[in-house]
Amino acid sequence: MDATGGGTATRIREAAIARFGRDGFDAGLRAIAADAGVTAGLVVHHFGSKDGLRRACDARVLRLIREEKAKTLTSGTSEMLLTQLAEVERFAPLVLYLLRSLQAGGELAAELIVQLTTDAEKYLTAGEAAGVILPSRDRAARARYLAYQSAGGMLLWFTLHGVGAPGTFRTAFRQYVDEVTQPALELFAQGLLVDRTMLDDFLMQVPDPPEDGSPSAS
Amino acid sequence: MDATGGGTATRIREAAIARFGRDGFDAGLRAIAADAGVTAGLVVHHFGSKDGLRRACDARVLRLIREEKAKTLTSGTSEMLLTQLAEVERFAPLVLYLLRSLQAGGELAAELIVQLTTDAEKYLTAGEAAGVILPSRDRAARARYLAYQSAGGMLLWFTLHGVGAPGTFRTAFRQYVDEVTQPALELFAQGLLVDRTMLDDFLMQVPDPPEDGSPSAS
DNA sequence: AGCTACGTTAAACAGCCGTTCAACGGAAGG
DNA sequence: CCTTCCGTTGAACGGCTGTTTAACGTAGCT
Repeated sequence: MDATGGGTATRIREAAIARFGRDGFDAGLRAIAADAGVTAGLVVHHFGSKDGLRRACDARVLRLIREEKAKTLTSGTSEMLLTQLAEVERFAPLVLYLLRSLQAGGELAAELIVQLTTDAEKYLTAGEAAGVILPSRDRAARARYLAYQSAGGMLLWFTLHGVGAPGTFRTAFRQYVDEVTQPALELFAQGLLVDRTMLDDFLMQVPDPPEDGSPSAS
Repeated sequence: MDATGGGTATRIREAAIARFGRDGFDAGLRAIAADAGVTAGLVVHHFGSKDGLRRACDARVLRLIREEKAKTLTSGTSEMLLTQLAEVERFAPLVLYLLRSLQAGGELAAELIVQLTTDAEKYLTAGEAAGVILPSRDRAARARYLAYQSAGGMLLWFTLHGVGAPGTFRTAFRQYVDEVTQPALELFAQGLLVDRTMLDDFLMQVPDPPEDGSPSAS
């Protein structure tokens, strides 16, 4: 029932994820139904409404993310990242769906950013403990900043480069990584400014550094 | 003819910019027409089609940007930035329209990113010449990276915080700046990593540094 | 005055949308 | 065998979309 090959409802949901990822959430029910080889009426019969279908897709994608993340955590640590990057096209429909979600906003997008922020904060903590990452005055704010910037930059890049057509994803993703890696590493390794005067000036204006683990914003 | 108070077509265009900014480009012609106090037929009579109206809005917004940018360049340099930030709500409809353009893609969005990238590169060049910014191995790539990250991060933040309702803009913008400034300054001033091993490892794998002024990507 | 041109409206049109309904087919259970 | 249920279909409905068309009024020109 839960296997990949399974029932008609599963096939419809999978087709919806792919179609939503390609065309955005304005895609029609009839197009999705045609992709799944069924009729529009059957879709709403199984999922109640288009919004129900959307929520089912969101739940499915969120579940896949959690499963894949758990799989990554239990298995390798560093080299796994490269192999996962290599088989990124296997996750192309999922990533496209996620990008559309970020583009449209909504609960799944918010949850994704929360997860990205949480993960980033973990990595920052581990990196500081290992002595490879400089500590921040507000680790939570830094994690949130990094999550928004990286996800938003990728979203904007894919939006402007008109991603969506099948088969384009792997090439586009590779190009994006190629364009971004060096400037990002440069910025992370040496910063941008030669001294700290701008930062210190700002810190003089904002006199309260956060002290304990309380979050710095909602 | 070009003044703000002017003709009906101008009023329709202005209403369209505001409505597109609030509701996105899926907003109906009748809603725009009602905002302008006219009928839907008149809109298409003046602009040919909805796409014509959209193009007119794009052109108008682009013209406003160029005018405002020229005004900023000819007048003050640094303190002007703060006063301009203070009266940001005067440009709220324009910025909302721009965010919707970035969200949807298209020519205006691409042009905007090009302008941001070009400006960033100028600032980087000036900063390097003044000795306050560390030079990059690929200044164009760095400028493009910064443009995508900053614009994309802001776009994503506003998308997830459901901006669009009138009057919300100033508060939301202020909150975004407050959240982003410190982590960004920290990152720009000190970077993220304690040493350059990751950067050097990457530079070893990619043996060709760009040499002259030729762009590093299309 | 008559004519023309233009801004403007209201109504109608075709098309797509999500959703509803009645009916059909086949399999399962009594 | 008959019945009951469930997956599935095709057609229909109301509503919204962008666009077209005919008509109306008015201003300006001859």
